[in-house]
Amino acid sequence: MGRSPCCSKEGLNRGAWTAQEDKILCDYIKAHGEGRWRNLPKRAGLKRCGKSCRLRWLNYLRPDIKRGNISPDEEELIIRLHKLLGNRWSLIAGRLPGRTDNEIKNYWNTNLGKRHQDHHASDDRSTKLPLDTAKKRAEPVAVRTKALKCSKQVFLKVSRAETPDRLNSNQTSSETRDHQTNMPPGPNPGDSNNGQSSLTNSEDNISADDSMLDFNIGELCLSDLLNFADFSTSLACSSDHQPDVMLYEELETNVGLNMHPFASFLDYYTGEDQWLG
DNA sequence: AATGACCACAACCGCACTTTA
DNA sequence: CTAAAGTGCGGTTGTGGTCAT
Repeated sequence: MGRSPCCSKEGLNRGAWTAQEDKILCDYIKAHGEGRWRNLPKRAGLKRCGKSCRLRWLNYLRPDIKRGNISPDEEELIIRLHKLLGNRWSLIAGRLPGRTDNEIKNYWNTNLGKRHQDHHASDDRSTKLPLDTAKKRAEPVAVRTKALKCSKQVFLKVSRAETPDRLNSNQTSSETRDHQTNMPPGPNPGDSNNGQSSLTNSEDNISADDSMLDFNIGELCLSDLLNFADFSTSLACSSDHQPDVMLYEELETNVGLNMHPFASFLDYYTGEDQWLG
């Protein structure tokens, strides 16, 4: 079956965009908004692939794009986030207002990545590690080949010892449900009552590992994360970044979290005072 | 001045995931 | 439920600028 290409490449312009093309694209998006990229070129009168239009807009023409050099603060945050997230550029970019994933990726590849490799190489030389070991160490542990996306779904995690009572009451393990209506009565973010959480539900007397976990990814309680994975310990060890990664791995593995619902954690992790822009 | 190496970054490409009909 | 369309992501390539020789 396969899928049709995003556009027929015949008769389309490629390469650098001209000022006129930029203007046409900007005018069209101002008038009609973003989206429908495939049809956009035809409607706007551009001889470009829809993908190309999207990329041009997102990485260059958007009014909120921040131009100019990456500041030291931004650089530090990029390094920190890269340690935690690996090559998930869009997520990293999401923490740097006005910066695009492409820009950060390029910056990393041309500056930071090289610098870090050198740094690790020198570290490893000093400890006389074999070259292949040194290479492995230089690679971020948390890298995933593709960013996991998370729609507004509930994560159901049922361990090998499923809890039939709870499962049978409403649904099977493979079902999803409206998390808004099934949110356990856990604390709200910022709620001082952090003792009870959906992750360590003492009321049901079941461990996090054996419980069915459902929570609103948009309203994920930091307290739950803190309770679940000894967050304070991790922070205490922050001079060595390995615990950061381990914490993430633990959350992802045991809680079923991936990076989008992890935003709250990142907010906390990067610190409000480090927000830029 | 010519040219080759290197660098920065815009743009492209293929794939995966989500949404829609 | 499924196929196709739409979209987003990360890796890679192409190209123009700069610098050293």
